[in-house]
Amino acid sequence: MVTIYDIAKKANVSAMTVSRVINNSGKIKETTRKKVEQAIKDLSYVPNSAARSLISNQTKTLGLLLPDISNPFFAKLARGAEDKALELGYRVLLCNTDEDAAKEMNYIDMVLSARVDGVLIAPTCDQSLEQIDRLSDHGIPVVLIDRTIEGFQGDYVLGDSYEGSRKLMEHLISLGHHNIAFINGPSNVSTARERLRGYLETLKLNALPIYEHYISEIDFKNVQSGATKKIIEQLLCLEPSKKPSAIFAANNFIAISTIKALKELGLQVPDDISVVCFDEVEPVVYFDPFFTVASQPAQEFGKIGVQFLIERLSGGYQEDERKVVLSPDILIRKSTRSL
Amino acid sequence: MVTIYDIAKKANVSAMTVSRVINNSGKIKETTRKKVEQAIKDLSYVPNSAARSLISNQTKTLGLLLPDISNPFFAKLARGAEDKALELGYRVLLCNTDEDAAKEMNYIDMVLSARVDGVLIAPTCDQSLEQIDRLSDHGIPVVLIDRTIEGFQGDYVLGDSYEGSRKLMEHLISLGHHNIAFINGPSNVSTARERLRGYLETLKLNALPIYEHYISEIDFKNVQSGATKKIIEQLLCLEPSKKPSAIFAANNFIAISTIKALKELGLQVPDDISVVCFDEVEPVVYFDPFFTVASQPAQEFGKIGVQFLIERLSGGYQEDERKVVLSPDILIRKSTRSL
DNA sequence: TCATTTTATGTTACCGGTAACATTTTATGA
DNA sequence: TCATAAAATGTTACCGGTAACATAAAATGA
Repeated sequence: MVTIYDIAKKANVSAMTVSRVINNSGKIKETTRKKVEQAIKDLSYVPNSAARSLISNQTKTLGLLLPDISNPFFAKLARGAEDKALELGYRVLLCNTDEDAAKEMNYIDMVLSARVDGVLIAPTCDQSLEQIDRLSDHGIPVVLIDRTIEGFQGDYVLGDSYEGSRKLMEHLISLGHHNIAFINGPSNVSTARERLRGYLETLKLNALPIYEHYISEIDFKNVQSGATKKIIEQLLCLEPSKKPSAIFAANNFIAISTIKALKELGLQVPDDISVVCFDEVEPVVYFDPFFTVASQPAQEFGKIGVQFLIERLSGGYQEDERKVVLSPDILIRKSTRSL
Repeated sequence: MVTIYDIAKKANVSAMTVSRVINNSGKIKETTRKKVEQAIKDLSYVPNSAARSLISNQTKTLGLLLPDISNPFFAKLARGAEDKALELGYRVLLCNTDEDAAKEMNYIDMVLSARVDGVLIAPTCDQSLEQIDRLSDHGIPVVLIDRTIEGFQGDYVLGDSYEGSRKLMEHLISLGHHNIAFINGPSNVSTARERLRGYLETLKLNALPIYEHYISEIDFKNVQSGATKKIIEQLLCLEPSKKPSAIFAANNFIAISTIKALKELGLQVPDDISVVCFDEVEPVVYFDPFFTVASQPAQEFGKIGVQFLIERLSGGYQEDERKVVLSPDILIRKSTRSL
């Protein structure tokens, strides 16, 4: 591999002069600069980031930890993050945690070892705090995206799950639905708690009863293995007057598996049952907007997250924590109908 | 930041001994190992990859260059790649080229500077060869995914675009469609050429005429800006007997914009016109399989690609180039109908 | 018991850059 | 013309690890 010394030799100058040319620092005679630049071109030299990192103590690299890049919501988020990182001269290391705390822990080790300058993370659960603290202990700034954690100190960018939940519920109630089941994500994730809060509060505000058996929890892996069907079956077993006329799915993946299960059980959406959820179901939405959703600006999460992160790590922002909570858009489409 | 010297001092040994404990190399007395491990834990030391890279001349990092992570096809591919990389102890740097040769070039500089051990790339076009050669010149192995390039020397993993195209066309023809329009991607991408070849050949084999005005090209950016509509409008302007009864969209994004345009023009799929395409339209397919597609194993592309790449860079495989061409699955669903 | 292995640990130099300081060259002005 | 400032370039040491070699400590055996 070509080093700065090879260039120096070829251009008949010292390595330091080459370094100055590359970094445009110090005073360099025009003829020398030309010579050096020619040598760089001739030998197609590219500086070694590792060597630079060792001195500068920064890698110009960010860690991006999210559950699963093949979930369009997180893919959009990642895209926003990568775009902003590129714009600001940073690289992105991609990590899929699969909502798995153990995987997450290993990735934290990895990014620590990689000496990333900062970490953008959608934590798997509240227990992630311990791992995040390890990052902070090492002086690595962390920005949370999509989810927060109780006791976390620092910036975050999330959607307003409570508000979205409130509005989706109000929409269903306004359509005449009183028996609304709620299939939530794991309650050790902040979004799930907030969505539940919105669900319960809206029922209360509308003087509607809360049925415990309407509320269920399902995690990422069980959604993937099709366990949603069991939950739906149980809901459909209820006595006719208690049978839900609508289902509030806490996210797009749950919604998809819900629709699939309903279909397998011979039920049509929205004719037999209405369904709402969080997050767009991309890219269908572009040609056949079907789901009534609380749409979140995923790409913005990523962009703002990286912006905050880099402001922190470059010392450009030292003030209080910035907690950004973006409102979701409620998009009423074809998965809900009036009773 | 805690270094190996801090550990050495704390444990009252030399830095070398600490290094040996960490890497499990050489002979270490059990009591010494314990002491060192305790110190590592106490100071929560994590080795600095940059320093290691400098000596070992490897970064355990791969570059992943693809058009756009928010395209579910590439997201799946990325997921497969990242999974395999993790399994084999490698990290992944994510790069979105947006089918833009200039962006691609900058990323090549970036991965060169980052001294990645290898690069997995879905090149933007045939002209990418020059950039890829720069990587090879620096001794960095490259594996192509999804697309190949004329004159490229090395491994690749792609789908069989020709075969998929042949089968989609045969399907349409078997349904009685003779007037089939083809909206292709840019012809400087190998997949587009192969799909066109399949299109033309199938018509020929079935003794059907080839109409030049049935064939059009559209690039990524124009698809996003909605330019598909103009193409569709022109197709619908043709005299009744020449009006296409089916459209072959070269990829899922083109298919989506096609359906959208058709809808805006008041046409129903498949009642008024049939549509087929390459690649699944995720995640709709899980609950409402609509598109008749040539489905490609994107995740496998990523996995095999990384596997090949790491075999190359670790010197485990030195034989001839491996050209893997995976057959697509033809899945007949609801976007096509018999005439 | 003491030379000889074997085992355990330490020293030095280097990977490829750059900060800090040193030195040489050129320009400036009295 | 020559002291002096300014400009251009060079030297040295270090960032945090580890390979290669050196040495000390413990184990072995005749």
